[in-house]
Amino acid sequence: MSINIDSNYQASKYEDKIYKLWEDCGCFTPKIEKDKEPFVISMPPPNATGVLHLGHAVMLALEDIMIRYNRMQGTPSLWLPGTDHASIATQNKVEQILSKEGKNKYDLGRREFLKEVDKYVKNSQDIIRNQIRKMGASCDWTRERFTLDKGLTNAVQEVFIRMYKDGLIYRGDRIVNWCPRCESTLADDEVEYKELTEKLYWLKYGPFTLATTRPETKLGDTAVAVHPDDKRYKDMIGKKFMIPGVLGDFEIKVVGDTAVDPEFGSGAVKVTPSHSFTDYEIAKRHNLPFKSIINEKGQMMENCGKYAEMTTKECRKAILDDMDKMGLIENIEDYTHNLSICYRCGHTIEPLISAQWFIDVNKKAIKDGRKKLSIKEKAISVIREGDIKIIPKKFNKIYFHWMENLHDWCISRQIWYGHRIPVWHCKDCNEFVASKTKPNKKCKKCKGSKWKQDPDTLDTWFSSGLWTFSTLGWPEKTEDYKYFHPTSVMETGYDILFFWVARMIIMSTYILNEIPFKTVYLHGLVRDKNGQKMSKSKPETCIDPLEMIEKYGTDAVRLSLVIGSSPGNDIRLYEEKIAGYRNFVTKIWNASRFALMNIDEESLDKEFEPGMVKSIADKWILTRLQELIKKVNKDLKNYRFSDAGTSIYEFIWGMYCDWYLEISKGEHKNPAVLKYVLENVLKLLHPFTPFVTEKLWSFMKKDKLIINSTYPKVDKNLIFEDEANILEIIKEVIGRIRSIRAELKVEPSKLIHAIIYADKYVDGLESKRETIMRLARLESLELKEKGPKIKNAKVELVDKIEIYLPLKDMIDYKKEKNRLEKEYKQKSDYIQNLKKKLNNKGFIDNAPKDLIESEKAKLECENEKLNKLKFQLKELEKL
RNA sequence: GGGCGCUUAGCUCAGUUGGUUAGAGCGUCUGGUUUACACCCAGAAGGUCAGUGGUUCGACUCCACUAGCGCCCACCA
Repeated sequence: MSINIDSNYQASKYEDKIYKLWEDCGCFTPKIEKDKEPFVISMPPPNATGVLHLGHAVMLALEDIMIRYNRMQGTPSLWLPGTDHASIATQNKVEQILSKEGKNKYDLGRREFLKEVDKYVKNSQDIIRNQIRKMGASCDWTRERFTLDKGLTNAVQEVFIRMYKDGLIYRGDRIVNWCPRCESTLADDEVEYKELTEKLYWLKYGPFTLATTRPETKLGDTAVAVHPDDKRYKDMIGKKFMIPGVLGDFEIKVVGDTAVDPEFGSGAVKVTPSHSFTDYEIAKRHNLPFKSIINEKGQMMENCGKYAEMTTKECRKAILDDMDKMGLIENIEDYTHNLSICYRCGHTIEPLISAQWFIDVNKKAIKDGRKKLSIKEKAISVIREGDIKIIPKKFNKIYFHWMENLHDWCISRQIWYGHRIPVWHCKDCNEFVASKTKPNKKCKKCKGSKWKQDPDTLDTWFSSGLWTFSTLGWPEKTEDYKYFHPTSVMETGYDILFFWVARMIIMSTYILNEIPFKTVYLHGLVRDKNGQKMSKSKPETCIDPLEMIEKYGTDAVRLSLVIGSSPGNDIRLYEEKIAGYRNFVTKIWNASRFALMNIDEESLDKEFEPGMVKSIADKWILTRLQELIKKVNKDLKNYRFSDAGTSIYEFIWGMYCDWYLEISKGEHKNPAVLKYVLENVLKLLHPFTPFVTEKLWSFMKKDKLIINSTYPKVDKNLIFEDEANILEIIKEVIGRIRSIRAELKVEPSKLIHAIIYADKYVDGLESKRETIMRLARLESLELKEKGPKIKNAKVELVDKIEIYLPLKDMIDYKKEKNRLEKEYKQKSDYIQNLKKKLNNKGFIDNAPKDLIESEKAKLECENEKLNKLKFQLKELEKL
């Protein structure tokens, strides 16, 4: 057909238009077809804060591949997008913006502050939506959700109240991780650790000398702990001592506890039950008094005398001065340890005792046959029993370990932004009830009727734990929920396996008695070329996906993130890699351009049928295509996206372009096959590179979009093994001649003579005479079954085929002799190995039959080649 | 301290249940305006598969140990 297509595909020129076309046609929204099992992915909701980063890009690329593949198989496929309110992260972002204007959240008050957050979030969500579109994600926007939506909020309240009524949620005074900057609790796994070199202070402590990094906590000490078997202190266990301190003497008790390491420091530890997790546990075991001295702003409390209102840091300095004056400091040394910090703002964590809401992870609350399981036991069993499969498997162990060691989950946060805890406190007596709305009844205890809602909000992971079902309308029994849950695949980064994936499993199995998804696919972190984490603090290491999309096109960015990466392993990305896949996209573009130029209008409209297959080249490419279709389908079903992509890449570039299209340039054009292969290749590729394939599809004048077409299936009528093999031989022959030409430095423009004794392949080669002559650049070709050995010619062997190139003048005899001898040596070594193998009784007895046969065939073939080499060498000697 | 993983060509990585004369892309070298594509074409060089030992007829692949690198969990004051 006459065609007017640019010679370079300019992605940015088409992508937005194509996306709009898809979105407008409604194909992202699946139809509920009750006789078919749907394919469902809940998109991991990006935080409603910043911008799209490469982690999102990987997630979107992989999930879009799965969704498009399943959709093209006729499966109702739902990909539900949304955003997460990300309480602490978002609140911090807005606080930062306010602080630039010299304001803080208290200046605005809760209500006004939340209005600011909403404004910020709305804007941020718009940005994210557009970025998701830029990646080509074919998700169902009509079902988009936000964790703070009305429906999702209702789900959150419903779950809270049910868990509360089941006694799974309780309120208690417990030691918690407290971030004084965020002024909120954090869950155990929201604490990070940073290695830091500080000081270790050796203090005189009554009858003891002991080492501490936190001298300021001495004000909250109520005991000294030693190892129960430590001879040095054995006699002191159970006794009480008065300890001189900066605020006067105070009493401590000595306890024996195995948590103490006698090797560390002096073997004696001061115990501050209210501000250390270990000490809290020791105090619980020994019934020690608790004395809180640090408040929620990280300041010393009123009971700290002159130190009151100092921050812990200020207090440390002051108290050390005072201790020094009292002669209580014996020694100071450098000490490297891990400091706990907040994962959201990096501030030092202060453990302190506070009244918070917790989920009891050990209460036997789920019926499982006759037994009752705790939520963590249930969450372990669904993986162990294989109800949920994690890819790659290695994460099973990590998951089990984490789950087995899970402590009660602190779910209350002192953050303004989020789901308010649905609990109401009686203003008169502090009694409380769980309710979605303000209770209209009187307090059971004091008959008061004034209620105040709990000021705290819920951990953001509480709501995201419900994501797979809250987004489908639960607790209403909606059609969506009934049809689409459990979802099929949860695809996300391994870094949020605990934060999110584990929580979804807990929530879903408990609330619905149903798994949230059948398969978990975990991708790795995107790193730079040196394997470094890309961080905002080092902008030179950061690659901005949007900038790359602008420069190289979305399809290239997607390929660079998918090909060459495997589940659970980190992905190294660098610009050259993206450029490489851009080159591939251009290659596809040009291959299609060429094919289209050679397909007449009539052929374009005609349906393909096997009768249109003509030459052995046709049969070869069709055979390889069927193999490709088989492999790609298998790989995609097995989540081997990289393998599938690589196979398609190799087929298009290495087979279709380098050989089939090149052969087509001669006398062998077959528009029907050109079209058929192109069509199938575009379909195979579509999940990976949706934009360029859709654009090229449009040139083929189809009535349907490629996104709605059917994914290729193997057609057994189009497999022609014998002919395909002949073409492989022809490729080999051409390759050898080209190789000799290059080696002998025959000018590319010079045509040469060739004599080929092709044995049983003579007819096959004859049928491709024109191709061989053109691609090997021959001016004459003598093709026979057999013939006399030819002297003074360069000889090459392919299978049983002898190729003679009379290039006497160009042969460097010395070099040629070396080359032949080297090859002879190599060949005879190889033959020796084969013989050894075949003479080995163990091999003959144990190896599979077909392997033995193929090794025998190899030996025969190699022997024949060796003989021919011997002849060549002899001929050479004569000259 | 506990656990997990990685180590294959100069670089980035494939190599699915053990059977290939160990592959790709980038880079390098040689040569090219060949009816789409220089974001291209043709050809070439380059690896004792980290080391040692074991299992096996056969090990890049399985096991053990060693070395180097990385990650996760715990958190000892």
